[in-house]
Amino acid sequence: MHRRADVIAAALDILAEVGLPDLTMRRLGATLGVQQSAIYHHFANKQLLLGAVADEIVARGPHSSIEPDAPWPQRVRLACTDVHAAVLAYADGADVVMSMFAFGLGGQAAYDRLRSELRPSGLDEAVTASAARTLLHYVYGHAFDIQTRAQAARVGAIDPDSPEDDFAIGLTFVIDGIAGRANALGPAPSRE
Amino acid sequence: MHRRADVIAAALDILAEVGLPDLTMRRLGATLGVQQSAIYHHFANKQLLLGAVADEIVARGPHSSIEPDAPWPQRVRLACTDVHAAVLAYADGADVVMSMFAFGLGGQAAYDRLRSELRPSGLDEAVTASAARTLLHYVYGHAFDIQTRAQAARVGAIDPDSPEDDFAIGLTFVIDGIAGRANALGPAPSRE
DNA sequence: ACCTGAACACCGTTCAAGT
DNA sequence: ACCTGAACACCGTTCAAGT
Repeated sequence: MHRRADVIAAALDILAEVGLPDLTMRRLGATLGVQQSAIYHHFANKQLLLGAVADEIVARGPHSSIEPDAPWPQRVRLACTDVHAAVLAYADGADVVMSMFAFGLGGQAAYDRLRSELRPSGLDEAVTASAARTLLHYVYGHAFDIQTRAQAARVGAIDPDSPEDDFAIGLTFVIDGIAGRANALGPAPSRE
Repeated sequence: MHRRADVIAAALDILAEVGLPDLTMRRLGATLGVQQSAIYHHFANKQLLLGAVADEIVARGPHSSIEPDAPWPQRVRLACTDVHAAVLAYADGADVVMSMFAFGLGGQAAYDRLRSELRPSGLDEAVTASAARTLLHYVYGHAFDIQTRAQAARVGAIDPDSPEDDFAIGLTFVIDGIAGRANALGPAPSRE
């Protein structure tokens, strides 16, 4: 009857409508029309299910394309805004993707794309990996902040208060810092 | 008998010994020698307790001093390594502090210190605030990653794999990006 | 292979009642 | 002011048993 993909889709529906605290095995079973225990036939535990959900959130997000000869900082920026938009599309999406990535259970696609886009920078592989993780930490951290603040505002604990271009400003800081180091050791015009 | 500070201290003990999932009201009550329900006389709910715990984690962390005439990027870097060390000192410290900061319930001290250290950059207030948040997102995101990976490694789900100087590399990217923008509009020698 | 039904060992929170 | 004792409405997970 049901396949793994059905369970993941139902989980995303719940996430979109309510949020992570309401994504319970009981509610998931009710959405699928089965007992809660039936889900354990498809996923050994909830954590592994959330890992698959994290992958799907990133996969369903935008994958903007750009001229192949565009400078790499511009391509990196596009990759970051894509991931940012992807996790913002579902309530607590940043929480799920960030946690699962750190646990090694999902969100690997975003990390791989960033490393790939950073390759033309000329930075060695170890520094490139650090740069990709720095970008991810910022993107996830910013999205988590937005989503948590929205939830806090809904409970009336806080005023949202975050400016419109906040994400873009911070992203420019990080990318400029990476580009600055890349320019310091080779030719790769990115600004000016 | 017990005061608010006793409850917070007991919560930090539990965090240091085990971790956030074991920081239950029942265990907290047992540590304090009271019923779980007694804690609700000091904190209206668990979330407000965690907010106070987050403040205490930051307060107990290092507060490194430096020559007052040191360049501001150096002072900002020190503030970041202080906060990083503070949250790493307790299991799931990054998770608690990050969540409570986003919810507006704690960790305000770190944000205020960063904004203060960034003032000499000459950036206007809105950009300075964005810069401070960018740094916090990176610091918390990185620490969260480390602590979650450590937990995953304990369960045997992943290899730790993160290089030693990873935090320093990413921090340089972010600070250089901020300094680059500051230098573009006024005199403030930070590098070279 | 896929699911049911019932249980187990937990949670956070509430509340009358005590001192 | 501070705490007890007991309950309420939940959790994730397991497991024998069905088809």
